[in-house]
Amino acid sequence: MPSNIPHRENEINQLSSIIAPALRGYHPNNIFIYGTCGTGKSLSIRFVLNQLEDISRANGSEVKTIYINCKMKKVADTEYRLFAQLLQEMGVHVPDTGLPTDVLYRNFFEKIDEKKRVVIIALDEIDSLFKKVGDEFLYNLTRVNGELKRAQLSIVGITNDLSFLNNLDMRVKSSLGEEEILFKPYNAMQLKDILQNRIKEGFNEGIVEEGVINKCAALAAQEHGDARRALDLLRVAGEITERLGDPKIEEKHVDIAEEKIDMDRVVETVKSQPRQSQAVLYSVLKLSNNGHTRVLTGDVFDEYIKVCANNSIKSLTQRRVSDLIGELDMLGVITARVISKGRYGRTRDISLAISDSVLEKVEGILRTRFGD
DNA sequence: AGGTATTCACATGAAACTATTCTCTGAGTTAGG
DNA sequence: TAACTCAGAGAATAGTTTCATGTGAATACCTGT
Repeated sequence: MPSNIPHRENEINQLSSIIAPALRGYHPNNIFIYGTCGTGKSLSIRFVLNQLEDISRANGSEVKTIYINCKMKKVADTEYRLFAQLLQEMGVHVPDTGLPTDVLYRNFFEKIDEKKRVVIIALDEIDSLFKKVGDEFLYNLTRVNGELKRAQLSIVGITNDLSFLNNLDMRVKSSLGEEEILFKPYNAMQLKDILQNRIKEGFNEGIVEEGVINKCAALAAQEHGDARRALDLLRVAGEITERLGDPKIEEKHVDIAEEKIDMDRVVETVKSQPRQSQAVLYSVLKLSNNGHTRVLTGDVFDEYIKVCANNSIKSLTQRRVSDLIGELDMLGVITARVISKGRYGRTRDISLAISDSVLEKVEGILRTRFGD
C-alpha cells in the first residue's frame, strides 16, 4: 500500500466527508463505489477507513471498520462465509460449516449491538457475491439499522460492474445507493505519474529509463487505464532485468514482461483447473491442432469422451462440458462465441485464445497428463 | 419472388442429487470418588 | 457424578446429473403472381 495516492484526492475527500460523521457517533450514509478495475477504488476506501480508525483511536470514539473482499475464495464468496468473516473481524470465531446461516446472522447482530458504536463495513467486489447468491444478504444488511438498538451500521459497496446497481432490488438499491462515487479510469499521463511515484520508492535512481515508464503507461492505458497492470508490468520488467543481470530497465524488458505476465496467468489457471476441465481444454487443443477450422461444442464433447476413455476418467454429461467450455472462456484460455448455423443448429464456435509460445507450454502440461 | 414455418444442435435454467466436511445433541460408557 | 465417546441429525459447499425450456437463422414449404 503506497503512502500517497496520486490523482484520487477528489474521491478521497468525498469519501472522507461522507464517512466523517462516524467520528461524532452519527450514522454515515451508505456508499456505493464503482469504477473499472485498477482505478484505485479499493486502495482509496482502505486508506480512508484506516485513517478513520486512527483518528477514532486518538479521540476515543467508538468506530469499527471492516474491509472484506467478497471475491476471495474460501473467505467471503458465499453468504455464510461473508457473515463468518464479519464475525471473525469482530473477534468471534465461527466454524466453517455445521451451523445454520441464520444463526450466524443473529450472532452478528448481537455482537455489533453489544455496545454503542459505529460500524462501517466495506464489501469489495460485491457484484461477484451478488451473482452467486442474489441480493438477500444485501437486503438483510441494509435493513439492520432499524433493528439495532445501540450501534449504527454503514455499508460501503464496491464494484467494477457499472450496471450492478440496476440489477438490485429497489429497496436495496435506494438504501445502498444513498451516496455514489464513480472512479474514472486513469489516463496515460496520470499512469505515468503513478509509476514515477512508485519508482521513487521502489527503485534506485536512474535504473528505469524514461521510455519504460511511457511504455508501461501506454500499455495500461489501452486496458482501460488499469493502474495495477501498469505497476505489474514495471515490477515484472524489473525482476526480469535483475535476473538477466542488466544494469538498466529498458523497453525490451517491458516487452518480455508483458509476454511473461500473460504466460504465467494462463499456465497458472490451466494448472489449477480440475482434471475434467483440463480434459476439455485438451480436447479443444487437439481438435484445433488437427486443423479443424471451426471447433464446435459437439466436436469437443466427442473428443472429450475419447480422452476420458483413454485415461479411464469418468466422463461428464454434455450439459456439464458445455458449462466447462463457458468457464474456460471466462478464464480467457479459449474464446467461445455462441453462433447459430441456422438449419444446422446453435452452438459455440470455439478457438484458442492464447499465443503460440504459451500454447506450447500448455500443451506440454496437458500432454503429460493425458498422453495421446 | 416473397413470406412463413420448421428444425437443428446445442444454449441456458432450475432443481435435485452426491459426497465431504463439520457442528450439535443426547444416549450410553467409563473412571474416580 | 462428571467426563468422555460415539452415532445420528442437520448444515454448508462444490460439483454434477436430470429434466425442461429457449433460441437464431438456414432451409423447407407454401403462396400468389
